[in-house]
Amino acid sequence: MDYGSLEKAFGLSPTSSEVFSSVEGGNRTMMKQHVGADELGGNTGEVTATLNSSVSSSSTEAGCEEDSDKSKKDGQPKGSDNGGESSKKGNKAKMKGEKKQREPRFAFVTKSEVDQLEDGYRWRKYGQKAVKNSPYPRSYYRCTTQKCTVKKRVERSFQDPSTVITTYEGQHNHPLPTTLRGSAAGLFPPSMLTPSPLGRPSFPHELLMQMPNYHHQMNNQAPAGSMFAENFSPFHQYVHQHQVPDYGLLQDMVPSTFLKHEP
DNA sequence: CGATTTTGACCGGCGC
DNA sequence: GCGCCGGTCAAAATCG
Repeated sequence: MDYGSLEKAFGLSPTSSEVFSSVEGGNRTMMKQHVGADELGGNTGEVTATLNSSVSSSSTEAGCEEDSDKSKKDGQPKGSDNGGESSKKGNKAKMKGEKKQREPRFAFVTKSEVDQLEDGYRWRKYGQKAVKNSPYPRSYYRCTTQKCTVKKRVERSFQDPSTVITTYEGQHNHPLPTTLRGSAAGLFPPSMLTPSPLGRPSFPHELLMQMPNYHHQMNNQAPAGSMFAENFSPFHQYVHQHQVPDYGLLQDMVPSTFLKHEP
């Protein structure tokens, strides 16, 4: 896996820098915007995009209790295997001067009953872990397209089981799978069917494409002033370069102004 | 039968 | 240094 290319494609790319230029790396900024799904008739509901840049918090709190199902955990002593182990993984030699890859991540809070959001891309699940402060597990997916290292994790909010938090990491550098063009991709405007040849990442678009509910939004009409309009300026604030803090926190940080739309 | 999911183990970072 | 924890691997199981 060459994450290096990803890093270049993202955090280091001039274009993306532009996109992220408004992201400060000191304090956490996060915004959230709701889409009136009601008018869309979408039962899936609304999509909320959240983002913050660099967070320093560590404890989640929220008064949640642990579930009791973390019985497994990884501390499991493997025991008797057949003899030939030790060859599993273990070689990850790759960091030269840099530390690990810190790609930008995009966290979205989506109201949906299904975890697997149809975003036009094909994903392969490569892991699942129990979340610390949530009874719901977090699933890890990777884009199945070769040479595409985009990953995403999906987890359900333990406070709102109807809410799914999806975090995308990286950006697709290939068009949507033709197999899905007929179905999911058909919902996109033609101009959006071609993400970006490469080197010209348009995050906002890409991100929008990831959200199934956005499709409707885009199909109908983008409310002026919203992040769906021509200018994605607000998007800058949805992007953060470092890491997503606790998701619970994310929701907590949402200014009430953005939430008042809730019934 | 190939592609994908499931699931336990392993790894590396971080806090204590 | 140890244990917790998030993330990933990979073999086995399952699906289409």
